Amino acid sequence: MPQTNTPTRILDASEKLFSEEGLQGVSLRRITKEADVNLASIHYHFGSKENLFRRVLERRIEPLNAERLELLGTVESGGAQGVLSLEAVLEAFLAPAVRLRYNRSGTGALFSALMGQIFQNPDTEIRSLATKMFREVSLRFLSALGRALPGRSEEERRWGFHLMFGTAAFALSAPGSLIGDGNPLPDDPEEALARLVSFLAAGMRSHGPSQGEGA
Amino acid sequence: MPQTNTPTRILDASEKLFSEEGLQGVSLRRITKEADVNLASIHYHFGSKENLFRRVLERRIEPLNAERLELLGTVESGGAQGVLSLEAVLEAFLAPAVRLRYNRSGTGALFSALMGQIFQNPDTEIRSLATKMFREVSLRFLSALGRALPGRSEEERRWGFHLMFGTAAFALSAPGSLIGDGNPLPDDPEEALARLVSFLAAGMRSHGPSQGEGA
DNA sequence: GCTTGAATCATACGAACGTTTCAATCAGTC
DNA sequence: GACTGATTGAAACGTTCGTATGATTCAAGC
Repeated sequence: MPQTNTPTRILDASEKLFSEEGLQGVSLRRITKEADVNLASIHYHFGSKENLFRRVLERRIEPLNAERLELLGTVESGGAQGVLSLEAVLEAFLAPAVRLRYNRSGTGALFSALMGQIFQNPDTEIRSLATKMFREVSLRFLSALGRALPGRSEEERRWGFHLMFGTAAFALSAPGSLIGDGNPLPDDPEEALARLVSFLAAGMRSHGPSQGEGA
Repeated sequence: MPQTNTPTRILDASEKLFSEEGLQGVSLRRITKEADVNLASIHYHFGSKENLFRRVLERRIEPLNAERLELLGTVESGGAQGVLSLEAVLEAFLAPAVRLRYNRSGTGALFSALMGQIFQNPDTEIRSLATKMFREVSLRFLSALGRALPGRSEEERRWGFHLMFGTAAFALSAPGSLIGDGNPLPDDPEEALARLVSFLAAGMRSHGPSQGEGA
């Protein structure tokens, strides 16, 4: 008797293999082998490979979104007279992802690597599958950024949010760095979070072309 | 009669399709169709799919590396008493990539998207293929960063370089953003460059956990 | 104008793919 | 303990993959 039921075993194996071997690089047969289930059971429980993939994402993203909104809510409710701390807003967005990335079971690292792949995937369908799941939360944080960085144009805030998301996705994803081996992520999640927040807050405060000491 | 020779047509079609449809998602048959060449000519000219991919990368990366080193050379030779401008070092690294990204032919945008995919690819072979091509230049810039950000530990400089590379790779790659459609990259390459330099310089100057106004 | 080597062609190979089918098994109910 | 619906099993479907093969075409040298 297996320790968990078939759909869960399929989801676990899929998350692991999609993450480790790429979205297009994994066959259903490989998944069934890893999960120790029959080939037909994937179609029985999930209907298709695409739908299986969607469920793999939803399982992690929905709790992530809920946690982000909850943290943002406390930040917003504590904000004096409409002004929010940029660091607090960034931390509300990043902390759940960072802590997931470092979770004990290792599933967070797998999922983070998967996210990195998804947002660089050329397939519009795959990207929009994921972006849809993040849309509502993204819009809420974008508007919170308006209260944390008053005076910026909508376009500047979008660019800042875009860079923030991309930088975090890159930093938290598994692949190694250009120099040496492995990802230079700190061992401690709270230090990683603090570094990311400080890096990104400084970047977002920098005022584009017209600032800096020039080259 | 085709306007270019067979190997070049294969390289052009491969760059386009690898970029638009993913590294694993493109078949040699699809490439031969796009390039209007015979299936066997790929193995005749390139030996294997993997070697074809390597040549696609080399064709763009080698000029990119040369340009970066040349720019860094002028920055270093102008540096007074061993101290370098952080913005100047960052610009030497980023400018060639940004200008390539915006090149008239559109090949730069394809290549940038390809780079984004590669560094999030779970296949260690594929990543190391690319990182090897960047290794020498990365080490040179890492040491230049030491002269632009004196007092930082080796580990902090690596982390900064890592984030810089990832942020730029994400910003310059093609895929759309989480909000709205399309990449919020500015239309003007020089503005994109200035924004990236200012964002990243500010981020790299921020001093990790111990700084910032806290959350 | 025949020879030669590079280049291109149509075709075939075995393997692996996502999906489908239908029989076998299982748990729960009367 | 037969019935029933949910689940699992083994096998096969047609398609596509990277690669290999051997004939054919072509330009250049003599």
